[in-house]
Amino acid sequence: MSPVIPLPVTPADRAACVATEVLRRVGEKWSVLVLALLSERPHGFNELDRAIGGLSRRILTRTLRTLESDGLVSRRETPQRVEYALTGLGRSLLPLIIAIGEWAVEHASELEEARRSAVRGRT
Amino acid sequence: MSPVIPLPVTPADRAACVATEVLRRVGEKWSVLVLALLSERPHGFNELDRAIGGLSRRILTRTLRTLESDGLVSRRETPQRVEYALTGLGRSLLPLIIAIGEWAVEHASELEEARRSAVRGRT
DNA sequence: CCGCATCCGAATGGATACTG
DNA sequence: CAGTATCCATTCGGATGCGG
Repeated sequence: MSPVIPLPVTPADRAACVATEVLRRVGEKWSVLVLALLSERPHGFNELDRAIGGLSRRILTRTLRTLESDGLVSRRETPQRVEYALTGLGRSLLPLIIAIGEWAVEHASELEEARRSAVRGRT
Repeated sequence: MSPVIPLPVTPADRAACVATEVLRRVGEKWSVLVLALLSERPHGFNELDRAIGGLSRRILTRTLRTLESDGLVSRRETPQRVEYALTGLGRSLLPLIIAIGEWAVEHASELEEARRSAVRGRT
């Protein structure tokens, strides 16, 4: 729900700003991991909790609520559990995120080198 | 520089976590816009400042420093100005970000509708 | 099993003023 | 021109404990 960027400079820049909105949301710490898990199959709440491990239930709740309100994840309440699943929208976004993950893996060495020279300090 | 996520669950999930690292960085509020501007042509500092407008120079500086230390942007100091430009790495990432922007534009109505039903409150 | 309430520390985003 | 320094507000990530 960030106010986001106020500047439609050129068409390309406008697209960039829109991208930022999405990036900032799925960039929340656990969003992508949850999306990845749900892309395999629907999960219950505690099931996700266990699969991830190392985050408090509060955070998981918030993450799921956010994803749900963005329409990327659906929440279905059944008598014995609550089932979370990817929506069609979420499923359509995932490949783009995976692509970024693959890009990162592919360029891992360059990224790391850049970071190292940065740490050495710019002269 | 976030500590990021500690869990390589499955290969796909690992890719997801790596993606998160990238998303969190380019998800910083002005990163994508700066990248978009630099993709057109190199810019000087104040040139970027004017092109964007509405952000303090401090923020612009931080944004550029971060992008530089990630190897996405280069910084070249000349007698009369400092020139920022996209690196090859940055240029290779940009299309993936643009793709996300296009996805967002394409699904804008669905996104908005999801948000509206979320605001109405879940029953 | 699936949350919500409270409280906290850290990171982000930003305004303003000053500097080589 | 290209920043730095200081200071402040907000948001994010999280620990812990209670509740239907």
